[in-house]
Amino acid sequence: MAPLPDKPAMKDRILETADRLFYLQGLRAVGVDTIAAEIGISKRTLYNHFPSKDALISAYLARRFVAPRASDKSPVEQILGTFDSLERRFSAKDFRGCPFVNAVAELGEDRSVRKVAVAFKESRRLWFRDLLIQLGVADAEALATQLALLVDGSIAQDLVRNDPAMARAAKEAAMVLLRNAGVKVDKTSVAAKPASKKPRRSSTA
Amino acid sequence: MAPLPDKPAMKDRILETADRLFYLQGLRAVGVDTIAAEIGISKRTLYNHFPSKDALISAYLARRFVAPRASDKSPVEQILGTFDSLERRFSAKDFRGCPFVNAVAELGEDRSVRKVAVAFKESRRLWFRDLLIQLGVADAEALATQLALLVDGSIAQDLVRNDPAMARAAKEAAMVLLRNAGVKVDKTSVAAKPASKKPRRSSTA
DNA sequence: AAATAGGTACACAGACCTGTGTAACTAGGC
DNA sequence: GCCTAGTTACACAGGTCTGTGTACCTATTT
Repeated sequence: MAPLPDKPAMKDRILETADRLFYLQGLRAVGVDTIAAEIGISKRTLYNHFPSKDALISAYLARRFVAPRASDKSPVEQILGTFDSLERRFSAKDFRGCPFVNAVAELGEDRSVRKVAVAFKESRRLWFRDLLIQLGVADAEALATQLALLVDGSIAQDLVRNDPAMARAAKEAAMVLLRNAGVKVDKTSVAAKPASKKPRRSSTA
Repeated sequence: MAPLPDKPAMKDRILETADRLFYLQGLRAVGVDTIAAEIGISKRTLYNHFPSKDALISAYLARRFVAPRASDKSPVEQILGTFDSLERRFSAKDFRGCPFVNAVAELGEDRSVRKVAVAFKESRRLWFRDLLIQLGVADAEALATQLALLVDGSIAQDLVRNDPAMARAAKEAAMVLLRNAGVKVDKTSVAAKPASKKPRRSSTA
């Protein structure tokens, strides 16, 4: 038996496992027994760290709430890079859509869940907006909303279709919207990967 | 057997009620007891019409699968009208996102659910594509995909934010994409409602 | 009137769920 | 050694869920 993990590690292990199962299978589909069994601990231990399943769900969503980080890349690269990141995530086997949208879809009228989901969506929109302001876009508010639509649209489409090309489609739409707003989008900003040149099937466009 | 017109009403009543509850509260959140009680019938009667809850869920999704209907309006009006319809639906109190996306989010790995969800998304994309072909758009495939992204993006955003303006944002993005593809989008095609009472801000760009 | 179809009432099996209670065990710190 | 904190095993309460079994009722048809 490996040495018992450090004290604060247990709570993290619970949260990490709950995160994975909740995200992959859904909130209602995963019981606390399942989570405990997956880690190999007793259900009692889980309840010693989280007072209820609701608290665990809240912690799961809080954990998923990672605000977009600052970067030294150009605003255009950051905006378009978002879609490249999406494409990479879509290609991962364990991608299952947006955890916040999924939680709202599953729990519906729950106030606190909706609140954190709105906060998350708004944080990304504001991130877009600030980058657009840096670019001197006139109506940065409206364009930021539209870019957010493309992000969530590609996520929903990929959730259903399992087609990472949805991210590229969104990226190309974003480029059109940016150019239309007077932003110069040159080829170097567009390149998703510098050197990798896989034999790509002629996907749409 | 004489075709009794009111006899088959029971199955429809069950399906209608199940539809409403499943959509508003989620598939796992609604039990067959709840559905039967809502109609005022016994659970036994429900199971006499549907062999299992899964069958009821399948019937629910099949019922939600309404292919876009043909219209004599111009293609541009039909495309942009989609977003006007969305805005109306977003404003309704009982709008809770796309039932197919929600079902996939909730049930996850279920094959048959995914299949019907993909079919639904693809039917809308093809509807867009055919309209774009009528408009002489060169890469109708790609643009149809992008329009579908805007639709699903606005649905996801409205599900979280409860903001019907997401539909207008999507519509304006769609107009930019259409113009970029060489489609002439004049003001008459744009008007959402015949008698515009609201003072309209000059559209961005 | 009798038969048939469909609905009702209601209990129940079996599974799963959240959350608790309790006694015993194990490790490190004093 | 001894104490404390965390963990474990396990039972269990109380609820919900799907699905079935059974006997009864009611209306229409023949």
